[in-house]
Amino acid sequence: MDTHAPTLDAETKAAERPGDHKEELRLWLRLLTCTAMVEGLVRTRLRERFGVTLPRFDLMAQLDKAPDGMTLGALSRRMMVSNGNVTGLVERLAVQGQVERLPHPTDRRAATVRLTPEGRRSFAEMAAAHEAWIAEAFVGLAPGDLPALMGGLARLKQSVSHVRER
Amino acid sequence: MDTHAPTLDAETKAAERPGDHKEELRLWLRLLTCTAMVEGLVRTRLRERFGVTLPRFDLMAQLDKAPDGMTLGALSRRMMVSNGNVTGLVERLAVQGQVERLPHPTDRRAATVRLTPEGRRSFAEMAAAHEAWIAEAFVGLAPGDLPALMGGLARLKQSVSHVRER
DNA sequence: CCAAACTATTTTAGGGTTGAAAGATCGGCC
DNA sequence: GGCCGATCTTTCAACCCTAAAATAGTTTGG
Repeated sequence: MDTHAPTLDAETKAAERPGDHKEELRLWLRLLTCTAMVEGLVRTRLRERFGVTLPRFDLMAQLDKAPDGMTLGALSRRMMVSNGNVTGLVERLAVQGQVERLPHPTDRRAATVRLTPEGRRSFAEMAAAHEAWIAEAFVGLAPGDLPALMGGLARLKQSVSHVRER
Repeated sequence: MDTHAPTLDAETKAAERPGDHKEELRLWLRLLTCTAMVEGLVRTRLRERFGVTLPRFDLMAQLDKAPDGMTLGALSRRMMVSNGNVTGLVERLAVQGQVERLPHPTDRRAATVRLTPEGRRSFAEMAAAHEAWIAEAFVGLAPGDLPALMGGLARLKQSVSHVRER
């Protein structure tokens, strides 16, 4: 770009410089920043107002969608965390009486875990507040942003999953 | 809102049902999923190919942008993690010879930390691979997605920051 | 000058998280 | 029946992370 006259248009495509992916990198960093900010907000408020940690809330959110409970392995996969992590989380939540472990009806290796009535009640309360916090955090989006982000992120999710499964 | 005939257009705005913010919630969950997937990919590859953890890579990335080094406090703010966290990360990276701590020239409370030549060299290697991984993960985006996501996330970042600073 | 307020860092206690290895069970196949 | 590979869970060591308290140094207003 020094030897010949540089093109003056503000073309942002990187196709001309193979191996340059600064734009993708910038997008990734921005994605990371947004997630960290929202996550920090939610983590702080969950602790201050409900005395609960974000991972425990996340686990309860999964169980809330499965009234009959689910196995530890299923929890692990849906939360995208390791098996051992789930073991510990369930243990601590069980001590607090928020969840209970039951022997799996047919598979003696597995255990199903589900919310206790108390767990269901307290999750409902937290979930309502959580939804309001997210709405508050997202209130500054432009009108078309929500569907646009949904679409772009759907394609990103798809794209990343193709890489991971190789 | 319920008493008169409902509008039949597929308006997705939630303004009609006050208190309903399911769409924002869905967007947040999708954002979280995308971030977790990419982060997992990067974490795994950094470990497998370079034997380094993601937090250490992140810290080195910050230092790489500051040739003269920066204070622990500045690192903590830019990485959006706690002070104590940075103390430990720097300690471990220093043991490996990737970073070095120097007394701050004017403020005896503070310490500046910077990459060693070895740290700079190994970061450069990792950063090149990292950029390629991100490009690979983002390759399935549609043509207009990149700028659209950049814009939407910029507004989201702005929006969240207004909430947090209250 | 100096005390109070503030800033930079470390320490501590309590979780959260991973990857790998080990134990237990299941299921199919011979 | 009995073996073998796959699956479910736990355990373990090492690391990451936070919030809060403690330590040390700086700044500011009187």
